Amino acid sequence: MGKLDSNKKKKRESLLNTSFEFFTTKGIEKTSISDIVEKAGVAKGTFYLYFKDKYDIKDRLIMHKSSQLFESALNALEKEDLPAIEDKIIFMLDHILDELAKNKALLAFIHKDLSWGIFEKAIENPGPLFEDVSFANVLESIVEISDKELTEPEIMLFMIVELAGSAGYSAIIENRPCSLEELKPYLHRTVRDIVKAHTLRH
Amino acid sequence: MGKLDSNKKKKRESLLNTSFEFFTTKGIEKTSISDIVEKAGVAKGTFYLYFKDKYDIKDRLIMHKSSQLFESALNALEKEDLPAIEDKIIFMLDHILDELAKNKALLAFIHKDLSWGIFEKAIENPGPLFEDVSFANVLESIVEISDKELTEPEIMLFMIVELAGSAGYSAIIENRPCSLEELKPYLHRTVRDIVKAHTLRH
Amino acid sequence: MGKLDSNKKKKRESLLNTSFEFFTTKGIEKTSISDIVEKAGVAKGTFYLYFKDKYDIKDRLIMHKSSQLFESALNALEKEDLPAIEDKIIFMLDHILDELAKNKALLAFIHKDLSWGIFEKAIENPGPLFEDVSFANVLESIVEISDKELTEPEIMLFMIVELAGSAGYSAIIENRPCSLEELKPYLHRTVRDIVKAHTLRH
Amino acid sequence: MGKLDSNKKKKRESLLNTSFEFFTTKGIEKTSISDIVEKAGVAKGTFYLYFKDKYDIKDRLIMHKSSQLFESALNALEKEDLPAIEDKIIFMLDHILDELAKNKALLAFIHKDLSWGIFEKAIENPGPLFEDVSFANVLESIVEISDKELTEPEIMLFMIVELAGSAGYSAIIENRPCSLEELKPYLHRTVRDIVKAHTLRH
DNA sequence: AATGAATGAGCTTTCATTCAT
DNA sequence: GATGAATGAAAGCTCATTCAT
Repeated sequence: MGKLDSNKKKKRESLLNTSFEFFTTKGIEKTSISDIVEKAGVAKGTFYLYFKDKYDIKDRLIMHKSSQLFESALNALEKEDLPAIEDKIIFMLDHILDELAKNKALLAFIHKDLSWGIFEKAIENPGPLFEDVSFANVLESIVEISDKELTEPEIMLFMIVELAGSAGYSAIIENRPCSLEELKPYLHRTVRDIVKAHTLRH
Repeated sequence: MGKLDSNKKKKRESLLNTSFEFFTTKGIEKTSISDIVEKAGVAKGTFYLYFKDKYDIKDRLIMHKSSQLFESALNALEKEDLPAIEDKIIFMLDHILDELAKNKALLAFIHKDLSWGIFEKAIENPGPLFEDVSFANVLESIVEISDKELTEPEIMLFMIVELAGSAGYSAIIENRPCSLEELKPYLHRTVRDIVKAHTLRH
Repeated sequence: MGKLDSNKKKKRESLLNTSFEFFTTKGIEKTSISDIVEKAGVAKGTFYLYFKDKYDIKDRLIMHKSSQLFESALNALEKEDLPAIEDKIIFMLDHILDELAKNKALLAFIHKDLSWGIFEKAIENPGPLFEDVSFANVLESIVEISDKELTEPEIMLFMIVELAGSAGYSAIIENRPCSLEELKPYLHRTVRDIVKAHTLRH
Repeated sequence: MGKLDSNKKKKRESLLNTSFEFFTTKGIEKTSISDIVEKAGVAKGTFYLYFKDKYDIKDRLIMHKSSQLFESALNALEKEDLPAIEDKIIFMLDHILDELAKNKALLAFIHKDLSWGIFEKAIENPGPLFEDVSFANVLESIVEISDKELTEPEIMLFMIVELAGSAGYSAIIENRPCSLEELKPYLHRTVRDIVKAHTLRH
């Protein structure tokens, strides 16, 4: 890689990092391009060499950060020895929620878009926008690791993701109706119920 | 009520209605005070006599519209003869989701704030901001109508609200991962499981 | 007229005058809204209360200045005793060209649009954009003052306007191929020929 | 010519052609250097190796395209057998106007500068700016082909060019006050009158 | 109480030009 | 000669907010 290329990558990353910082602290609407480029130490025009607009950078960040979360959870799962699918899911769930509890700004940022939609969008629309994302793999992996035959595994996962995302957000950000740790047992129980409802008798 | 007072109320309501129309069609960020006052037929300065800013009006609208949904569902429930608490909740759930499916703009508008948080905020913070809201009553009513003794009814309701709000939004707005009607059976099953998990043995 | 109304009119006129000054000295493309408002002594937003954009103000100025020229020529004509239509037209022609020779900046400004098109546009499109323009009257007057029956008076006037506008511009602004005074006899001769060609035998 | 030189010429011509295409479709002001170099397939910096700026390229294009028109008309004239100067001029006039009617974008582009000025500029200022232009020849040719002795042939041609250019533009582009074909007889008649007025008695 | 003209900071975006490679 | 990433001034325009009437 030439000096120029590495410089380009540095600029791009500087813009991404700076944007993320502002988006998670001030919010996207209140963050201006001026804010970003000033802090990133590049000229205004440079921003437009790399990104279409604020929302372009937002989309890329959300995809990037979300896929990181799932991949990290999958990686951690591999080191565990959990045979049952419900235990695997609960492990990943806890892993992701713990990550988010440690990084509330990230949670606030991705929450509105961290839902089932993001899976499907990423699967339907692979390509330049989501070049660094392997959601398709993530979904596939989850189905693959199952030790049981499942009916409608997609709807099952969908419900778990929506419940956990939404309830987790409230617990972590607002401590409502209780802390994350107090909530977990109830979440786990519900996840088990959902998986059970989708398991075929053998 | 004098003629003047009624005139004032008219102006206020005109501003609220016009704002709601713009918020649900253009979105809050893209709606300007100018848009609102022009359509509402009042002067710009007048806006500031009634509301602090755009977000003030937004908060009032969300509370108002949400409480309407729950009250309407409770009213409908009274006409039914459903003894079991889980059937009552499922009835209300369907009633609200059906309403939202008929009014997607409303769903898009309240979605991000229609969660457990809104209940608690309304309960903790009665007073001028939410003068027309009776969420406290709504919550109380739901607990009261139970035919069983429940452990942690708040957490139970919380999980149902988060799951249904989040999953319902995806199904209604994006048809993901399936239509609302296709999703309902799975939601119902999960609601029953959640209620069961919170029911004390007799 | 209230103090406020008179203030509004003053602002509007200040913007028109300042724009005209910049347009005729720097050209339209090189004149920015910032230039205009700064010199006019109003805030940037104020510009947009009165005009849509730079080109809105340009159109109004061209119509206004052009109609002034024709009206002034017609007024001067009334004080003369010229029976023949060709003499009347030549008188107006000279009057307008002399005005423009005295005000080259004005000529440079209106030249590209001072052609037959402006007559027709003004006639077809009366109303708010051209509220202060009476081109319809001007055209009517020219036809009315004829002492002869004319075939295709519109085409006749069209050719005179195009020839005189185009040739006059070159002579006045660039002194090419000769001075205006040297050109006049040739123009007059051609105008007479054109009128003759459009006169029916009696 | 070496391979390198030919490569240079190719780049230059690619820039000229691309500019012309954009100028005639988007207009000069709305065409950016970026547009040009991107379509022409050269780097931005390269533009400045060949041309000073946008307006440099514009001037060259107008001269080039205008002289092409006149040369093509002269060539066509040579194949005709028209003894009288007025017939020759009318033939050329129609030839040029027909060309422009077929290529309105070209007309719109050169119109504002296609006037007497261009002749004189080209004659006064031969050299690098107009290296490919032979306007001096064109003018000379027109005078030479006359079968009569003319007074002030320059002013005569000047008036014809200005009238035809201005009136033709309006007829072709705006169909005002009539179509080109309807206008032609009147133009012809006026050209004959102008030539007659400049013809010495024999 | 109600108005709406005026403000001006601030926004996004463009683009001619430079210069290290 | 050729490149194209980087620049940053400057453009057009919006809009929440104020305040004299």
